[in-house]
Amino acid sequence: MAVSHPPISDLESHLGYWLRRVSNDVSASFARRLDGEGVTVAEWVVLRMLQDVGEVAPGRLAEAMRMTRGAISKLAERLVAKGLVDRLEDPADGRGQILALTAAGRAMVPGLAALADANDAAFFGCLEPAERSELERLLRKIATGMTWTACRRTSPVQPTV
Amino acid sequence: MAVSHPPISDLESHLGYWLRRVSNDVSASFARRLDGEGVTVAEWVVLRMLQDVGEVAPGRLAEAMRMTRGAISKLAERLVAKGLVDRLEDPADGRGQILALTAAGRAMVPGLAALADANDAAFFGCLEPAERSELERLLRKIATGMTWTACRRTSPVQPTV
DNA sequence: TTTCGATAGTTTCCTAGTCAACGAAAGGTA
DNA sequence: TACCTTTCGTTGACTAGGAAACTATCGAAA
Repeated sequence: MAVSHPPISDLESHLGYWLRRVSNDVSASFARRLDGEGVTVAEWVVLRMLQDVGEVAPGRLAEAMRMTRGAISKLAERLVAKGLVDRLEDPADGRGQILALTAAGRAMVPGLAALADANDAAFFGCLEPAERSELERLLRKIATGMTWTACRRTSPVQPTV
Repeated sequence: MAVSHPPISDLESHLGYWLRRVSNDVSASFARRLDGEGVTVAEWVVLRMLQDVGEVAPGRLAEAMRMTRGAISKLAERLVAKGLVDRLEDPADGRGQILALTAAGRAMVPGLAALADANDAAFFGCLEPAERSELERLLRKIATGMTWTACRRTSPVQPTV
């Protein structure tokens, strides 16, 4: 051919492809397990985070879950409607709110955590313990790299050259 | 307390949590890069697969991409509307269709692949080459485990006991 | 040859998230 | 004190995918 260009990379040569592929399947399976308890994956994450911290502002939750404030607002509304979360006014800031678990929400967490454990086991049970540790270390390293980069708000994520 | 139960597993102890966390960020970044070219991540995957195989039936595409036939139908419709994919009748089966790239679609693939390369580099550049290989090996192993399990259509994915 | 179950793709409704605009409250500056 | 920018959360429009029902076609069996 008259014009040459670098070979087009394979779909399967992209780590992003494999990550999405595996994550989608793991999450879809987890979503099906949770569906039986009437919560979504994102709702589970909120419940579990609230179990740890007691109460949180929606804005902080949005940061922690890397979602928009609009999404968190709707998510919180659904959890309130399900009676799993309480929405309180922030006494220190009239604009703000405080989210906390209800007794019903708190009671659900152990069972949902067991579903997460089982789902993890179903997908990662094919890995040796050392492989699991290594996968977690690599994912944390990537996540940390993203967090660190994101901390430098003055510049967007850029390709390493 | 009067009633004891096993400790509730940490959110961060679940590999599924880390996978979703990292995958969402990688995909969201990739989606933003692709947005400049007017295609979504899923559309890119279709274009790239068609580059390899030439033509494919929507049903096969649904299997390969682990999406429903309804989603593929809409996805194909969008790509046809964008002039990137042609939809032909299957001469061997009146029900079926054949999807193939248009010249415009084929021309876009190298540039989109370069965006995928750059996105991968941005997120996985913090990994040593050996770590990248290991991550890919682990993800493929998990994906293969899922594929194998999925092949046994007679039984759903179950937790390993 | 006819009938019926299976297959292929479409379409409608629903869900969940993003985006952007909005209103209310807070804080800093003139 | 007043004004303006920033912050907090909400809401409507939109997107993309899943679920389920639908239509058209195919193939096997009676």
